[in-house]
Amino acid sequence: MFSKACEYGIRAATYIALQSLEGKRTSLKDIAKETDSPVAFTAKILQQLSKNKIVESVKGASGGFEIQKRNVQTIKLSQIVYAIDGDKVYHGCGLGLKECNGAKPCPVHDKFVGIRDGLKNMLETTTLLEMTTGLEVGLTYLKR
Amino acid sequence: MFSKACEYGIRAATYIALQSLEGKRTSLKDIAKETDSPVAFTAKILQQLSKNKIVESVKGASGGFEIQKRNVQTIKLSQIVYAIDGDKVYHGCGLGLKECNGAKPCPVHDKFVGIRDGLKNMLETTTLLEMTTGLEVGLTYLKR
DNA sequence: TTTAAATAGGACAAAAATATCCGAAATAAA
DNA sequence: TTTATTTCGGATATTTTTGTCCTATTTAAA
Ligand code: FES
Ligand code: FES
Repeated sequence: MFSKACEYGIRAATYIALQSLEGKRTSLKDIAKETDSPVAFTAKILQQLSKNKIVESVKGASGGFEIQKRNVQTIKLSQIVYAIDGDKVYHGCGLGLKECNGAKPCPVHDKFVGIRDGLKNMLETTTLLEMTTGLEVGLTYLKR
Repeated sequence: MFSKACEYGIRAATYIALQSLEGKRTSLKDIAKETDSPVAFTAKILQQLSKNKIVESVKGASGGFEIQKRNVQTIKLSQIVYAIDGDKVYHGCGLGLKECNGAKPCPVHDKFVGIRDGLKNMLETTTLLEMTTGLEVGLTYLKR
C-alpha cells in the first residue's frame, strides 16, 4: 500500500506528535527505537518531513524533532503520504495504466476508484492528534 | 497498491480470458502487445499463473495461453493477486507493523481494516468474465 | 573556549523488484 | 525428418527501494 519509507514516516511523525503534546522534543535515536525503525533511514525520512514543514528539527546538543501543538491538530496523514510517496496513491490506476481516466477506464476502474477514494478520504481526515489519542493509554501501538 | 508483476498478471489474464471466450488461444507476444507489457517479464508472470492453474499453457507451434470458458466465469481477481503478491494485501498492517492484530492495533487499524476489506471483497467478487465484458464493446481498456 | 550531542547531507552498499537473454524442450506443419 | 514456432526455466542485467556510513555543521553545556 505505502512504501516502507512512508510507513516509517507516519510512525515517526506520530511519535514526535505524541512527545510534542507532552512538551518534549525527541531525538532521532529515540524515535527510531520507539517506532522500531532503522536509525539512518529514519534520519533521511525526517529530513524530508522537515523540508516539507511537517516536523521541525533543531540542531545541536539537546536538539531533536518536534511539532508545534497547534500543528499536531491540523496536520493530516495525507500530507505525510504526499511528502514521501507523492500522489500515486490518489491518482494511480489499479491495473497500472499510465493514467487513471474515467473516460477511458480499465476494467476495474469503477470499483477501484471507490476504494482509492476511501483511502484518500481516510488520509485527508485523520490528524496527527487523532493518531496519538490511543497511544497514551495503551490502546494502540507503534511497534510490536 | 499492487506490484507491477501483479498488474501485468491481471491485464494478461484478462486478455487471455477475452480471447478464450472467442475460442482463440493467444501467444505471449500478442498478450504483451495488447496489454502494453514487457514481453520477457510477462513470460515469467504467465509461468506463475500457469503453475497456479489460472491459465493453461500449450507449448510448441500454434501453442500459447488459454483459459477454459467455465474457468473464466469462476476465476476471481483475488486468485491472481494471491498467486503473484501473496497475502500481504489481505493481512498486512497499514503502518507496516510486523503483523496486523486487532488486539494490539496500530493507530490506523480500525479505519484501515475497512479499506483493506473493501479491496479484498472487490477482488474476491470480481471474476475474469466480469473483467472482459466492457472490453469487447470498447467501454474499458487494457492499455492506453 | 572546549567538548559533547545532535541534525544535515553526500557517498556508498545491499536487497528487492523489474526486466532481458538464451538454450532446452515441445509441438505442429512443411 | 526437418523446420519453424512457441513455452519453460535458468542465468544475468538493470533499476528502484531500502539501508548504512562518514564528515560537516550547529548548539548547549562544561
Ligand atoms: S483507469 Fe484503472 S483505475 Fe481508473
Ligand atoms: S495493526 Fe495496523 S492495520 Fe491492523
